[in-house]
Amino acid sequence: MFEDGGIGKISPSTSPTKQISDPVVYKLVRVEGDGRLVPATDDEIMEVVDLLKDDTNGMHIVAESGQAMGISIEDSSSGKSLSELSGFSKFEDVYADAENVEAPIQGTAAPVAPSLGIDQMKQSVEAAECAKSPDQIRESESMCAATSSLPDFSKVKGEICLDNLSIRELHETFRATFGRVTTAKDKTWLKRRIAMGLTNSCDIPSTSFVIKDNQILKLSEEENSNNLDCAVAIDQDVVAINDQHTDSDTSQKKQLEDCQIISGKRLRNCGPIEDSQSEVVSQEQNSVKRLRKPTKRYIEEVSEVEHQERTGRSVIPAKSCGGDGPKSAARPAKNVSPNSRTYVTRLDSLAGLWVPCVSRVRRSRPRKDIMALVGIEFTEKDNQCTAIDRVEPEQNLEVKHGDSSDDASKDNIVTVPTAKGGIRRKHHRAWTLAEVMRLVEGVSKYGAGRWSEIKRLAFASYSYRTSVDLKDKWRNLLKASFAPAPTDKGMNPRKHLSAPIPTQILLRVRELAELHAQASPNLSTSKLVGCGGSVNGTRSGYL
DNA sequence: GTTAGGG
DNA sequence: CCCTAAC
Repeated sequence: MFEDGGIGKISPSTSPTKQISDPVVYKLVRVEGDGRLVPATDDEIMEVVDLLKDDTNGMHIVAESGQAMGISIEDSSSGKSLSELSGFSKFEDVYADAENVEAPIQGTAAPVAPSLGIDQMKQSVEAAECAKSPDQIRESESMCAATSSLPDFSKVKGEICLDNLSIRELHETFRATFGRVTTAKDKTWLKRRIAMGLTNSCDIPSTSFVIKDNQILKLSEEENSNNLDCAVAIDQDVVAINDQHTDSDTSQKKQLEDCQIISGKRLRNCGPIEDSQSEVVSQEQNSVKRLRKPTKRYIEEVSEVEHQERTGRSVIPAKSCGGDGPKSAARPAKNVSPNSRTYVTRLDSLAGLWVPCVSRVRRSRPRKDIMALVGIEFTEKDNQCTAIDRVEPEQNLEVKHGDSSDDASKDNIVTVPTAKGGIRRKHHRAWTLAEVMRLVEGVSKYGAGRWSEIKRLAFASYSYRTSVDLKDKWRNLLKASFAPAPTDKGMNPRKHLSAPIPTQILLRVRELAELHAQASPNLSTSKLVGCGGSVNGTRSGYL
C-alpha cells in the first residue's frame, strides 16, 4: 500500500530497535517517550501514508493516538526539498501540539522530548542534509533553526500586543515562545498559540488582548467567559470550523483578508489558505477536546445506507446467477405476498425491487426474550434470564418497529401460544410456486442436503429464506410428493389458502429424492418412507 | 456455521 | 416456522 503512496519505505537493513547512529536516514521516525528517535514501524508508516495521501482525512487519527508522530525526511533521490514534501509542516505542528498543548493540561511545562532527543533529531536531520544541494540545505536550516540558533527571547518580554505584529513577527514570537519555528500563516492561530504558550493556559479570550508577565490583559471588556470551561469555547470554535468547511466557496484571498481584518476575533479558520494549516487548527482543537462522535441518528442513517448497499448487492448478483437470475429479478412484489397477505415491503432504490422488510431483522428470537418482553412470569426453573437478557428484546423490538413502521406485525409476524402458556412470535411467509420451483432446481443442481449452497446460489435474492427454511420445505415437499395425490373432495376449504403444488413439481421432487436415495441410501428416504404411511411411489432406488 | 430432525 | 442436538 505504501509502495505507491509517494513516500519511500524505510531502509530494509534497519532493525526497529536500532538507534539512528549512521548516515542511513530513516524516512519515517517516531519519537519515543524518552525522546529517542526510532524508525517507524510498518503500521505507523501506513498511518502516515494515509495522512499524506488525503490531507482532509486522518488528522484526527494522529490527534487521538497522540503518540506516534511521523517526521518525514526526504532524501536527495527525489529531489524534493523538505518544505515541498506535503505534510511536513503539518507533522511539525502536530508534534508541537502534542508537546505544547499537553503541557498545560498535565500541569507541567516540561517538553515531552528532552534535549537528548532534540540533539538526536538534529543529528539525523544533518545527516539527511549531507546529500542535499545547497539551496535545500538552506531550506532545511530554516526548518530546524530552533535547534541550531537561539531565538530572540526579547520578543516575549514585557507587554505584548499580538494584534500589532506581522506574520513574521508572530513567527519570531512563536519561536521565542516554543523554541521552534512554525510555518503557520494564520495570524489568529499564531496569536492564540503564542498566548497559550506564554500564559500556559488555554483560556484565551476571543477579543483583543495584551500579554504582560504571562498574564492576559483584556483590552475590550466583553470577556465574560473567564470562568467558563475552556472546552466550551473551543467547542464553539469547532462548530465554526466545521461550518466554514462546508461553504468554503469564497476565495481564499478574501478569507485571508477577513482573517487579518478581524484580528481580534477568534475567526480562526481562514479557509484553505493552506490545507495543512486549517487542518492544524482543527487538530489543535482535537487535542484539547475531541470532536463529538456521530450522533445516534447519524449512525442510523449510515447503517441505513449500508443496508441499502447490502440489499443491492444481494439482489444484483442474482441476475448473474445462472439462468434463473432474471426470473427472480423480475418477480413482482405480488408474488412475495400471495393469498392477500400483506407484507411490509419497501422499494429498493438500487434494484427497483420490493424487498420485504422482515429481511432486515433477525429472524428468530429466543423464546425467553419474548416472554420477558410480553411480561410473562417465569417459573424459577426456566428463569435463566439475566438483566442483559431482559434488555435485549427491547432493543430487538425497537429495531423492528423502526423498520416495519406500520402494520408489519399484523401478518408476517403472528403470535403463537406456547405450551407453557407463553406467547412466541412466529413468522410466516407462504412458499410461492416460484420459490418451490427454485428449490427443486437447486436440489437438482447441488443436491439435497447442501442447503447453504442452495441458499447462497439459488436463493440469494430471497433473504427471508434461510437454509433451514429450504431444508424444511424440502422435507415437506418430500412428504407431499410421496403422499397420495390430493383429492379436492374431502379437503378442508381452509387449507386451500395455499395453492396446491403442481403434480409435475411433485414428480420432480420424487425423482430427485430417489436419486438422492441412491446416492446415500441410509439417509432421509428410508425414514421418510417409514413414516410416510401409504406410499404409492416407486421405490426402485431403495430396492 | 451447517445440517438433521423433532416439535 | 422454531428449536436444538450433532457435526
